[in-house]
Amino acid sequence: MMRINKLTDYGIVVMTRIADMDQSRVHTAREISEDTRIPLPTVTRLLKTLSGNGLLDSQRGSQGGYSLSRSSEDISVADIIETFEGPIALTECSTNTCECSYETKCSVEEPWQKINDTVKNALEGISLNQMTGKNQNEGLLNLSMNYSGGM
Amino acid sequence: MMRINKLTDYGIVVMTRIADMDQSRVHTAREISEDTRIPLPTVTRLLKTLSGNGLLDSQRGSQGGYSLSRSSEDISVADIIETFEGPIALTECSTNTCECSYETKCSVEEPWQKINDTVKNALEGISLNQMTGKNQNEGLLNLSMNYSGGM
DNA sequence: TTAAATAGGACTAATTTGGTCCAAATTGCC
DNA sequence: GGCAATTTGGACCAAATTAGTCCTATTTAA
Repeated sequence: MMRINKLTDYGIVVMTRIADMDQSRVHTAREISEDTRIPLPTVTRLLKTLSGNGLLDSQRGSQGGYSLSRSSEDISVADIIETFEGPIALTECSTNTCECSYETKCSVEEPWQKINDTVKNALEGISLNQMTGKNQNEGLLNLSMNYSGGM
Repeated sequence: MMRINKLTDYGIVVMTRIADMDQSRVHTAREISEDTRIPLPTVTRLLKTLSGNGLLDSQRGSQGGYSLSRSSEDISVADIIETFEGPIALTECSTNTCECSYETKCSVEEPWQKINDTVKNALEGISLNQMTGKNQNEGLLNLSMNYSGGM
């Protein structure tokens, strides 16, 4: 139903959780797993992906763990989604490398680009900080308002 | 990659095609299939779904076929997506019947609602008419502009 | 040296999706 | 009345994707 993947969803949960934690130290996969109740093997994989894509810093070895690579204000929901799902593109036609098999398809390409940009902007506009409890709802309210809905 | 389903994509293509056709008569599944080059069985299924959900009117029997149930200005991309995929909801938490299994998950519920509303508004703002060749790009350009991106 | 971590990747099961097909019901026309 | 052209409804299967687990290697602090 036009969902983001479960793993992406978990990824956002995990990132939000880390953003809510003590920023002065790193956090282990085990700690995050116990905290979120997401099974350890899955959390492990999420963290690896997030760190591999530069959203988390990792420290190996004993006393190692993960921490945000930048301030939670500077990480957007779009960043996390793209980490797990690649570029935000609702249809294949929205990407540059469109090779439509059906002839009428490309007539809708241009509008789709616009639609995608809108969705992407919306997701880029939500920072991780806004997802945390700390900052509940502030600065978020104007989001759906600013979009000038119907035309 | 945060895609809408292929069938939904086809559904939009089919609807766009019908909107581009002669509105004074109905169009058969075969006609639309030949026109879009989407295989007949698939087109058949798409049309059934679209008609079942009230986006198309159908006329059975010989000389029967499908036509738009309302003006192409009054059908949105969101209407079509919801026909195939149900309510627009990027995560389960976005729906009302959220039963999160993981404890921190629901802390992000409120922000997700906002995100979804934004996406939904964007998709509701695009009419079928704007997808057709007739009306290429007019009235669509201001869409991504009006959204006040970063915050 | 050892224990505690992350890194990388392979693997499988479950779920979803795409696509096809068949039988039934409806309707116009000869 | 019967035939042909349609839509309707639902079942079905194959393919693709996703979720989740596990194993082994590497790194690092104590």
